[in-house]
Amino acid sequence: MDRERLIDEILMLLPVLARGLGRPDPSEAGKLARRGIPVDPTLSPGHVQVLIALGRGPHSIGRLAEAVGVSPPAASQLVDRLAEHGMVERRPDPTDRRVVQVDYVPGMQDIARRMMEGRSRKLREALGRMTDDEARALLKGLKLLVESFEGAHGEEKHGSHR
Amino acid sequence: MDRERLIDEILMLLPVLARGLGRPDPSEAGKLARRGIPVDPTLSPGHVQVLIALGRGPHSIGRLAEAVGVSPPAASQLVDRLAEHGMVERRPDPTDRRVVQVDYVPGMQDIARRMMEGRSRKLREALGRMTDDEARALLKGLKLLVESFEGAHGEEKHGSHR
DNA sequence: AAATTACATTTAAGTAATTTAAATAAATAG
DNA sequence: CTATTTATTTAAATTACTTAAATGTAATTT
Repeated sequence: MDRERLIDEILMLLPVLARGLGRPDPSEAGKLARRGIPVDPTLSPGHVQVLIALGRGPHSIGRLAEAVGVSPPAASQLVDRLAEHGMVERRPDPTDRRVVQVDYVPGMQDIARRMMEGRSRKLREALGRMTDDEARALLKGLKLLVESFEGAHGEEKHGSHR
Repeated sequence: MDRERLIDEILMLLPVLARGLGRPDPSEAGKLARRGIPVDPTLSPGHVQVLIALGRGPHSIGRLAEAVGVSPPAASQLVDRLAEHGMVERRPDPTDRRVVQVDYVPGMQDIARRMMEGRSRKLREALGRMTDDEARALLKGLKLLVESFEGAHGEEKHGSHR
């Protein structure tokens, strides 16, 4: 298949995927509801990212913002919501009192993991239809894509045309 | 690398990518401005998708909504904006007067293509660092992902979606 | 040690995208 | 001809995100 054709297809596919990921499905909320956690407000992709990031240990708001790819205020708001629902908590950093460390509420790590099980399952399912090489190539491609599209946004100046 | 690890990484990566795609860069607007088309409002990923979709021929609002992955009202609004800017136009369907066909304004196809050149360039750049096999695997993976995540959304309550 | 500067987080305000529900108009079925 | 279904649009409301300004703490300078 022609490279240009590939580019066209991917260009069309990416936003579709982006939208699909943007809508957490009800089954995720259901998992929480069964544990008495109110879930009226929906769970945005940002919230999901925070939960994933915390799987690698506690994060400060700043590091969380960086990991998620949003501004610090946005990260703070994401944590607000998750905290309201009793999923994460803020803890003061003993070494620097400006800093707030965010972590799962004790016992929540497991629940958070399960809550994302729906997403993981879909992904696992998709990967199940690919060979190891293809799966690796997918990850590589996604990383390159992120790199290309992220790095290019602040840069606009060189022609100084506009 | 472990599959589970891959899943985690991709789960974290996808929303980052989604955000990156969400912000059209200013150079695209510049291309239009030079042709006297006012571009004060920014061009969202949805608009870009519409322009790409029209590359495959005229679409009704409904088909456009489906292609882009949004509700029909949203598609209608996307077309509103693109039409205001003189890039696309609505045309009555001779065979069914409820239907509106959307197409490029004559001569605009070329410009639309060029306008997305920035995006294509980034993508081409990323693909440039991959082998043919890897690139193909990326497309395959993206398609599978879209399929998994799209099909699964109405599914929670039995059937009866939209 | 006091004052200034830098930093992490939060609060506040505003913008843009997208959804659901209701309205309009045309086609089709009985 | 009337009733129902389908395509699109209008309207209202929700949500996520951004920048700018405020607060409290740390580091640095004098």
